[in-house]
Amino acid sequence: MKERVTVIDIARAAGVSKSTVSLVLQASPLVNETTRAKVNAVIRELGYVYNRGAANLRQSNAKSKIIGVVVNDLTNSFFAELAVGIDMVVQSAGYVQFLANTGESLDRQREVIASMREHGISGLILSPARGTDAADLKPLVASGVPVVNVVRQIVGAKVSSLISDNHAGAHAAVTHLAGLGHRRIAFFGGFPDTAVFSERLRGYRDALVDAGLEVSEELVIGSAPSRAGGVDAAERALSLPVRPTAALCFNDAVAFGACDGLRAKRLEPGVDFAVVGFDDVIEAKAAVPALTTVSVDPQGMGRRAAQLLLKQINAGKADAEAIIGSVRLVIRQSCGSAADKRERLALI
Amino acid sequence: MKERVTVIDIARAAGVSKSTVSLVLQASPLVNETTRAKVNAVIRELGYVYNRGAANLRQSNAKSKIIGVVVNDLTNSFFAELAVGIDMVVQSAGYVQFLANTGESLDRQREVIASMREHGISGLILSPARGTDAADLKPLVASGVPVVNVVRQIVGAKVSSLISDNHAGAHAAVTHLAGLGHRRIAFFGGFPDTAVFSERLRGYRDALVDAGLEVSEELVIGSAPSRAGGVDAAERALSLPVRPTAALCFNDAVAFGACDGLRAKRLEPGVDFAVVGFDDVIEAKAAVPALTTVSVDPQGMGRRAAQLLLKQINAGKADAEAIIGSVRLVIRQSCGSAADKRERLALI
DNA sequence: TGACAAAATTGGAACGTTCCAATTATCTTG
DNA sequence: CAAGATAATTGGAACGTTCCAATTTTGTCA
Repeated sequence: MKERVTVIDIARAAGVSKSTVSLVLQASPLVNETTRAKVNAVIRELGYVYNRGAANLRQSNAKSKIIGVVVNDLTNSFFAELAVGIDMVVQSAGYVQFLANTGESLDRQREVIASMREHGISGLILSPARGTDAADLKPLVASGVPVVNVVRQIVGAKVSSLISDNHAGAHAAVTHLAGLGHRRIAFFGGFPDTAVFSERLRGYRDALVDAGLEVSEELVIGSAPSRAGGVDAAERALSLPVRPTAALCFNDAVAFGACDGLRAKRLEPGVDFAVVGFDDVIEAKAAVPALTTVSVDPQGMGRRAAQLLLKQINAGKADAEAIIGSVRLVIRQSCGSAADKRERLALI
Repeated sequence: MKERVTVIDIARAAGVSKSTVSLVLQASPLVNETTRAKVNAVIRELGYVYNRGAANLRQSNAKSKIIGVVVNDLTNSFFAELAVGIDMVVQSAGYVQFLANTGESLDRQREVIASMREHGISGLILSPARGTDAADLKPLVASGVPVVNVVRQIVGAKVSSLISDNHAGAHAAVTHLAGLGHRRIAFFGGFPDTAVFSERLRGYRDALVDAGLEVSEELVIGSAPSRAGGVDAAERALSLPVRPTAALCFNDAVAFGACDGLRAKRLEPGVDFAVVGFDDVIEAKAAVPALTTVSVDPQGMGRRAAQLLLKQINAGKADAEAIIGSVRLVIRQSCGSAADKRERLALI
């Protein structure tokens, strides 16, 4: 119903030409201070709203200042924090974030990416849904839009990626557990058809071998990568003929669930059973017992991904760059650390 | 670097006019089936990407098919789920979501809303940052953009709102606890300067009065509305001269933290101390003990908010509508329900 | 088959901005 | 103060689409 206020209206009211108004809008040094002040005053007075659509229709080269972010499960706080990290750097670079959730649906992912393309995003950060194929990104990269792939590897895609070092993280965690004297160490949770799962599992197995421990298939207990899945995995582990005494969990959600499951069977996590998570979500530190976990710092990862993307946007050229995010084991209470053990022994 | 493919290129290649191509794009019934097929084939062949910017420059009336969603803390899974709920209905209506996080910063909120305005959103769903004033929304609503305010009330703003019935929820929870025989019931967590806090607190107090219990200031233990805050509140509560035996928590995150804090002091939530949450986030059901909580169904709330917004967008007119979302107490294990009590007595 | 209706197609103007080349105003300086 | 240099401003074209009115094609029926 309201008439749109345009640069022309501003120009008329300020007694200048639309070109001058345009220059003021882009903070050009070409315009006289007095004029700039007057124009800005009128802009405020008339309640002018800049029309980015029209603007980047004209400047087909410099794109739209929108960054697309597509994640596969916003409900998982890992991704929420990732998004927050991205948002931080993207915002301060004057871009705006376009966040969509696919919920692991490939169809939804296709729709969402297509829609973002229509809106002329200047770059995309994607945490792909399970089963995403390199071909799904083909048209996007072909049209020269920089893409940064995070969290899950997409084989064969010619885009930059930022994947955390899942193998090293799992290896470090299991080595630590072995060092604490555990002999039967389980792996809890995760869907077997993702690259993340197989890399963490590979790290787990390699560490067992390196520590001279037996690798047993029955100790690999898959489940949904959620809290409920963790409860389930713990229950199944405890009903095994020979129980494990420790577990590396696919992620922190599974680890929390595992703690719940242990308690349901009257076992205290960190005392009767060692639990190690993966991700280091924000609650890991505050939980009781505080969760020992492989820290991938989701916010930091988001920030790095965003920086990588911005670098590519500014460079103009998009040579794919594969970064392996380093990872570190944060030792807290849930694994019954050496220090804790000594303490408990002293109490006897 | 890549040349953009436009309707004109399509028209030329298909041997029709650009107008016809445009009609095909909008699935108009005016165009002959044969022509439509040919044009569609060429579109696919040339890898054409629709330029929404140009499109809604022309059709200044029918807006841009973007819905803006602004939340104050994406890290809180309540809001992540809210966003997922919104996304569901928004997507299926052919809109695309534009999600931004303010992290409780008013400046960030202003920036984000301004940016969305420039991009020509056709509607906004806002969970306002603390301290948001009605004036902050003034220009937006003045320009005729429908706004739905969720979760937190903004006094004086002439926009539709969808707020859950915090008073009734808190009242029901406390009444339930009183019915289980608790006499000293605490209130854990939350910042005192939000409307949500004061409404839940009011519900808590009214229920105490209705149950003939004493209202004591020392039992209201504020803290950050996070898991860490819950740990903190529980610790403080347990160091009181006369301990409470139950607590209504500001939200589920606080409730989980409270459980952690209780365990740290060797008290078992649901057995030695009753804990009730608020929100019913997805993990509440899976936790051990399963959390008794006031369900506000964040996804459902998101869906309702989105429907309300779409209704307003379609109607064209924006008469503000205030909806109070109903709420129900979901009784699980963390409050040591009557059923559980009987069971435990039978075991003796 | 001629005449009229219905269906399908079309060229040009318009949306709000930026860019370019051109113009006008202002400043310097011998 | 003339004249060249610099600073500031400007009109018009262009971006890719949709809408409108007009035109062409096809179909119908006496």
